[in-house]
Amino acid sequence: MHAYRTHNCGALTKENIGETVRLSGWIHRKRDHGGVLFVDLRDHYGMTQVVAKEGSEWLDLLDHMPNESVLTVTGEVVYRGDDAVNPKLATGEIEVVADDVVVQSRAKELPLPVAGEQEYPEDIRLKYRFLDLRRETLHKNIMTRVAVVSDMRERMKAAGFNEFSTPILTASSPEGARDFLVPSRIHAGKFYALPQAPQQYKQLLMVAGFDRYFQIAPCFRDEDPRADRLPGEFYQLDLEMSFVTQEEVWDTMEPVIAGTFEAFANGKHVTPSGSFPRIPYAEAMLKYGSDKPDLRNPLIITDVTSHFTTSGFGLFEKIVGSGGVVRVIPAPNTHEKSRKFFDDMNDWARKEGFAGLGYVTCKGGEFGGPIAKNHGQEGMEALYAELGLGENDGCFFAAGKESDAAKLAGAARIRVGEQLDLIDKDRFELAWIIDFPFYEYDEDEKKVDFSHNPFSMPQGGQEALETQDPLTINAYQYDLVCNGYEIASGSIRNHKPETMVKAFEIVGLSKADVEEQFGGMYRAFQYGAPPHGGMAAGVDRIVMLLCGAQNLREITLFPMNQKAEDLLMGAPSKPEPKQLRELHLRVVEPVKKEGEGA
RNA sequence: GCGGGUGUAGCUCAGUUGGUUAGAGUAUCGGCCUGUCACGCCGAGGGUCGCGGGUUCGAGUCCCGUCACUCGCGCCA
Repeated sequence: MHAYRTHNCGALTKENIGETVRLSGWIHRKRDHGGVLFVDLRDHYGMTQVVAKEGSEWLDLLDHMPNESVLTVTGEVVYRGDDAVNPKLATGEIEVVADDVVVQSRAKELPLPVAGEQEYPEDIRLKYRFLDLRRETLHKNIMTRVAVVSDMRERMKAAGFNEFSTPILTASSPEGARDFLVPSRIHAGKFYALPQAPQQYKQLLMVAGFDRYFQIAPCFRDEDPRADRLPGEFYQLDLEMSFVTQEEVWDTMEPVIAGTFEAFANGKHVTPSGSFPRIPYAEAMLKYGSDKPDLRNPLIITDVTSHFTTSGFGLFEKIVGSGGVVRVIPAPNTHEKSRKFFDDMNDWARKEGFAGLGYVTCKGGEFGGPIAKNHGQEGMEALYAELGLGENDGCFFAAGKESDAAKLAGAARIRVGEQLDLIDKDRFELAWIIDFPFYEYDEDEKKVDFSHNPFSMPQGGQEALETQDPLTINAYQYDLVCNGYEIASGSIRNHKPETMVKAFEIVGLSKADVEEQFGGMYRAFQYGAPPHGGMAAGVDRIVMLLCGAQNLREITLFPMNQKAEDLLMGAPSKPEPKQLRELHLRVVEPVKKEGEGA
């Protein structure tokens, strides 16, 4: 007989009755009835009830063995009896009578119970991640993640993509996020950087003629986290294709993404491949106030600026007069809502740092609230007619500078949708957001800058760069969104060196700068570069959506906390002086704030 | 860097207007219990109320500071 097990803890059924088997696993829970003791023995595959009866030499040992201790149990499989069957358990018809027990590993008192689905403090969960990972939901989420990654890989291979690995130690890139740096021992004062994404490598693979690349790629960015953004490192389904238009990238990836979603959606609706809406960025910002709209939310924002060029409501008239805009977020069927509902929305907007959120109530066709009063009955009727609002629909107003108003309207759209419970949780609504602007005006630096990706191809190419107002140029740049999350981003790349130089010139960088900062790629483009493009999908976010988790830590094996610390391994840690010497480094502690220390 | 929330037993939480000895569940330990599956019953141990300062006759409760965890803003091509 095998030293540890003949079956796993989820395997035994009525078929095995009468067999002598050996199981190994953790003590999930025990139930002591004096003369009879039940032990739920758990492993990765399931749970089996072990029983020790009166007179058993193992009864006392098992009774005093702490939960989560690891045992090997040998004994006969018996039927539980008609009254004792547990239909909730796959092995619920049988149990194993303990004939021999070996304690492989005794557990101390647990800082974090494994059985049960209670919530526990984040720091304890992270410090004892190995225990947390034994718990049912997290264990299951991780296995879903494994299956999703495997599924994506199969679909990509089937679509003709080849999987490549690219370097982890690379060069710092001046664009984008803050890099993680790795000091060089051999080159004093020089550093490698961990890749923020394999962007340049995958483009070089296209130049090298490999045609279709993909990778489940680790990416490293030293930025502050969010619930949907892990600190430090995360994974992308990264891909690149040669000789393609952006439509071909979309057409290629829709079946992959929709296919993976459908495979793990548990019957929830998924936008079918071939019918992902393609929404221009400008339209998304107007209608949804966001470049990652949640299309489960039925509310649509409308611009009503023209209604307020002359209005009894002085504040909006003034905002419109000085070049601002007014946007409306409908609040359908709110005639029964109290004044508090509307006032609370305004308070919320102020708390979020906006000037305020106006509102109009409407009950049986009768308008209420200060805006309606001042704007006048006729004006309100015209407004409602244009918006198609009914006699019991209220609405909210976001007014101000266009970018601020759009942002507020977008946030308010989400909040109104939540408050009125308009969002269908059982859907995955996928859409492409396309035609992102190539440049944007940087208010802080007072200059034009790249708005997204400097490697993407401006629509209109070299000619647009030479003749158009830079702020009106769009890029062949697109995102994929799902339920309010950006789950992928990509573009057709700029493979023409002279266009690259021109594009960088507009943000104030010279040809020499381009050669210095993107030397490898710039050189590559001199020797025959295929037109190419691709995208990268956030594996973590997709898994989070598919698991119904609110937080990336719920789908990640060993995440760091919000301060980018690994509480289990103790990273980051102080190096030994010898290590620093070898790396030619000296630590300069930050200056302490006033009033601290001696 | 900034703003919000939370912090009371190993863990999950309650704790009234500031008022006597800070409670419950669970876990741990001891006892009882022959069919449970979140078993049940009896008992015991377990507290720097995150930390520091202040107000007060008196602080878990009020005020200031600080730390930890977290959510958001900035940031994230």
